[in-house]
Amino acid sequence: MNKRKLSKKFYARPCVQVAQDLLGKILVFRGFQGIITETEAYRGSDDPASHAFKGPTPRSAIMFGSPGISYVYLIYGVYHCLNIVTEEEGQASAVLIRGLQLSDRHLDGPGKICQHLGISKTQQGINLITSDQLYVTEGVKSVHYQATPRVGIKKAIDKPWRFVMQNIAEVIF
DNA sequence: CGCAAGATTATT
DNA sequence: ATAATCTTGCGA
Repeated sequence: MNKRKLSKKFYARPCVQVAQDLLGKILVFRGFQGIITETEAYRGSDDPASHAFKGPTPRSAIMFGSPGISYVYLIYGVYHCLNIVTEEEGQASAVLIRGLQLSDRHLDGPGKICQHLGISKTQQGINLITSDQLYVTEGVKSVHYQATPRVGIKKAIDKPWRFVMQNIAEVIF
């Protein structure tokens, strides 16, 4: 298994592409390690569901920044969600990590992932290309996935930018 | 400054 | 279906 961290080039591509390619990759955080099984893409320019749609704000500014940086936000005052910034600097976009297959359990949902791994605003702005605390490495080679509309949003529900890995069972051995 | 909405989840 | 819970962003 390759331990090399994914490069800046990997993240500096269209968010929909990165979201798809992130499936089957290994997310590492402080000793936790799991296969990414579900993602969603959010694009600033033409995606009303994105935090960055109306231009940069104190919260969304990070989505306009350098790719490969973590973006963590608190949703409903209750749960944290982990995103990775994508595309070139100036083009707002990010990928939400929604599913993670650990060695002993499957974490289904962005809130559960952050809750279980202990990710909060403290992990905001981490550079996944250089950090030894939080990063992503190569993982499963042949990934089958399905595209569906994103969940939990009321705008742009027509965009099929949620991606779910289908062949998890074949791979968790 | 006030207030409504929100990329969720567990519970009823 | 709804509560929990609080930050953010917009309008006044």
